[in-house]
Amino acid sequence: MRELYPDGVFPEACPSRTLLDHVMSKWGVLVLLALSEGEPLRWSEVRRRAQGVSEKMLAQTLRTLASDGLVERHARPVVPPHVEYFLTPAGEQLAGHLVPLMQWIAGHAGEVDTS
Amino acid sequence: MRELYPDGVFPEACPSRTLLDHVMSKWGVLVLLALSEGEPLRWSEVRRRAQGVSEKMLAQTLRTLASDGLVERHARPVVPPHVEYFLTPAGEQLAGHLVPLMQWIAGHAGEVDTS
DNA sequence: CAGTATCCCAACCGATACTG
DNA sequence: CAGTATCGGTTGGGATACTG
Repeated sequence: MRELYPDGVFPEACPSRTLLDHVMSKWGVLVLLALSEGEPLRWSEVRRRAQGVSEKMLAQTLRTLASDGLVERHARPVVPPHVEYFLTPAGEQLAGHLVPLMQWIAGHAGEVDTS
Repeated sequence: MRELYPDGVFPEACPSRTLLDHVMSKWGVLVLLALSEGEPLRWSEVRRRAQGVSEKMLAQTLRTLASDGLVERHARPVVPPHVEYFLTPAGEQLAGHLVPLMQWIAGHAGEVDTS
């Protein structure tokens, strides 16, 4: 992993920093995780799974992840509207790394020693 | 990975959410990554590697990660002060998951289609 | 060297109301 | 249903100055 540190880590103002911030953001991880099972989810279903997210932040997060090429939006022009979100191939690759990490965190929370 | 979604993801106000936020925070990931090579690093060295971090945020991040049991601080009582930080076994486990993720992100930044 | 203390601004973000 | 618009407060976080 030395390759990651030429002289620092993720140099400032580098595109990787931006992507890192999007993916690692409070709601970004939860949305990616929610979609990590492969099945497309509707807006309301994503919202239900990312417990606590506001409409505003959900919209913003989905737009950001979509423009990063990780999530895709598909709207069926019916009324009432039916919109689905799912991971792109890139998003699935990312989720492949993200899910084990989240599982570790879920498993180790509460075991912290607050010394 | 179904186990992660009993009815939602990382239920609100759950300890796992807190740990998640600490680990995934802007500077948390960079500090963990900086320490992921195993060798203890001095304050100034951590700061150099997590390019762009302010003294305030570095102190806060290190304290948080330490109280989460992921990072340990060791101060040698000499003058001038010599302090080292390194990952705990738990921190190393976590880094084992984090590093591949960061490598993927570093590798895929810039390939985004900003449609 | 390795921090702490203080000030202060900006952005994040939640709440609410409204719309196609 | 699936959003957008607007407002306002809380807090993240930078700059600077100071200390053991």
